[in-house]
Amino acid sequence: MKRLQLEDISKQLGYSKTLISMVLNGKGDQYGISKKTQAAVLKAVAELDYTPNKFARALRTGKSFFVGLIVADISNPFYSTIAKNIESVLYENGYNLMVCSTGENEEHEKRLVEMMINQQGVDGLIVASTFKTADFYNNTRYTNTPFVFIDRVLPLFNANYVVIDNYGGSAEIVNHLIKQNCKTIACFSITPSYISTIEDRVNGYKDALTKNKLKVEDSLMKSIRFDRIQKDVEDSLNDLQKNHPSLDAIYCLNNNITTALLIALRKKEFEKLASKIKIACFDDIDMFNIIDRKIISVSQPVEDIGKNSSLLILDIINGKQTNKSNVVLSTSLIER
Amino acid sequence: MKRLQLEDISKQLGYSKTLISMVLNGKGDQYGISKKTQAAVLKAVAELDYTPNKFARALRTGKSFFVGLIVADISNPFYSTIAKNIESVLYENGYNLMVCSTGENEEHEKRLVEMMINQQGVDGLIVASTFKTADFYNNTRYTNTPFVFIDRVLPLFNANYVVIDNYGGSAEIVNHLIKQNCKTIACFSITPSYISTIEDRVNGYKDALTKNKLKVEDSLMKSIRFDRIQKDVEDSLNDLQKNHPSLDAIYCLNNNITTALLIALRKKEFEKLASKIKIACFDDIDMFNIIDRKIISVSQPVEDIGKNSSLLILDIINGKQTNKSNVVLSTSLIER
DNA sequence: CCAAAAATCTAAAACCTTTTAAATTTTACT
DNA sequence: AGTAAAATTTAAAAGGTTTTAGATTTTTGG
Repeated sequence: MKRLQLEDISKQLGYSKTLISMVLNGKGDQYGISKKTQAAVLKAVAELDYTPNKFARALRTGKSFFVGLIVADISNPFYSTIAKNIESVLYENGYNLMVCSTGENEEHEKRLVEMMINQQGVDGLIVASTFKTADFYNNTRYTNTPFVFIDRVLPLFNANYVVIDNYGGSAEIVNHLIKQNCKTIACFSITPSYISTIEDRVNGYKDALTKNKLKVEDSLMKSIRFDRIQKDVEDSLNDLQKNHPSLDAIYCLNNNITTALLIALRKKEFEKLASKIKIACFDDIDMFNIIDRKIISVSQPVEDIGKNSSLLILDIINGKQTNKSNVVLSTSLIER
Repeated sequence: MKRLQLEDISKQLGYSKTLISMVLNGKGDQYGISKKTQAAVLKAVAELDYTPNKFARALRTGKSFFVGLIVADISNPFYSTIAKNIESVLYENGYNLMVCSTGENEEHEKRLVEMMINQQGVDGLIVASTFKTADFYNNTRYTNTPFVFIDRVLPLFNANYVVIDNYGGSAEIVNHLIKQNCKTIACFSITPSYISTIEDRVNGYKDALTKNKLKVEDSLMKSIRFDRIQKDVEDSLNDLQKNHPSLDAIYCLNNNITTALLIALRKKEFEKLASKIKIACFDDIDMFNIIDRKIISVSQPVEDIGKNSSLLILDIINGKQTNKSNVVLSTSLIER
């Protein structure tokens, strides 16, 4: 069955393609098409179930009604929840979402950005960048493509951001631990740690200690390699057990580390340690409601990242937002 | 900066647009373009960093190089893992993925299918359908759009499927429970239960009992409403505690129910019950490795659903697969 | 060196919209 | 009724590729 096109409607109705196109694009009044004609056109189009060819339209207008989303890993619940919320906002506004994962690989991110803009012609791009610096985005020739960066901030790069208050949330949870009488609080961070979210959380931890007159000790700060999480966590525990008998809390900067920590603490060798420490985690996951151990956590407004960033990119695409916008969303502490 | 187009390359090189287009599409040999010329064209194009306008190409060829994926909820790890794997296969093959969620809403699914085909011009569609029957897909006018259905089977509908052996996996885990000397095994199912995956799991449960000469008792089969999981699980537990003192295992048909069950079992009122039953779950999630209780589970080859379905849809799109294909992936039992 | 065959290459049409510039019809006024 | 102005409507161009049908150039063989 051949697809209906403007010409078919035109013949059927006796109006020109031009007129029909105008009415369909809501420009009937603007071009002075009489109300009666407009109604007739809309009725016929609805009856015949005609929809304009997307490619012809995009070719002519240069607009694809697609927004790209680039994240490290779309199977990560954090990002897939963001994706879901972005998608639903876009859909309500007649746009569609195209998602790609970089696998935390800079080269891959580059290729994806170029591919999306060049070959797919997205109208805008939402990115949780893996880059350490903004060089690529500074030098890109796609300066007229709307960009919104989420989750991670690129240092010294003036752009549109929708991020979480990692520093504040981190400081808050550490403060809470201190109020609960914790004095020796270890911090399990992740390597590579140049990603802004991690940096900010580390700083929140340090500053909270300092403000509460506790010393920041390097030997309490453990860096866990992202591809050796379990091993590094256990090594760190061994070290802490030996050198910090007064240890009373471990603060993990993400949920993967926390998971590994929980697994490790079930081993016999850490039995004693396990019973005397509190565990805190930046990021709240469902599992914390099920396990026996009480985990203190910081919950991130994940949905809001999606909603805010998609609304922002639409505004930019439609020229409603011209200067750079910085949205910082607050976290909330979950005591258990 | 204006985008380069075929004409610019043509002028620059002194070859016609036709020739350049042919070479770029790998049809140089087919049309008898000399090797030397082909090399020159490719070199120039690479240097000038030209990429064809996607919309013009799509308009002319009718191919968008987009595949649509429709699932109930993209923020569900099960689906987002599938999405990730689909995406990476597609990307390797020059295609892109467009994802949408239906929220388990049939009307929404209809609209999304029509939108993707009609307005977005996807070349193929992968769907985990929410529909109870295949009526919509039987009557759709998009019969020439390649479709692959994943995860859920529509009854009596001859189509391309990539699904999991829900029946077999379910029977296997129940068999295992029986071998472990369980005699009174409750089954927590989910409502609405017309979704094929659930039906199949229920049947696997029943048949395993029967084959092992155990009676299938309705009072042991509890239906949990998907929007009241926690309450229904607890009500069911109360009922079982009262009427089935010999209860020694509970088999949950998905991980949400298991999670609710674990939460419930922490309550005082179920303390005794908790200590004497084994728990089994269809679907293996990370959490099971962390909690103290040993959960027996069936692990689904989630990645393979994504890989298989995307390879299949590419084959169909490219005419390499003409008759309907049914892929049934095996599960594996995880004893703990 | 010439005609025919083979090897290369290209002009123009087609894909289907949207938009510009202009044509046609209607209304208003003398 | 006749003209100017206003209200509607439309023809044609533009957007950038791929493909068809045909043109041009080169090679081959006598």
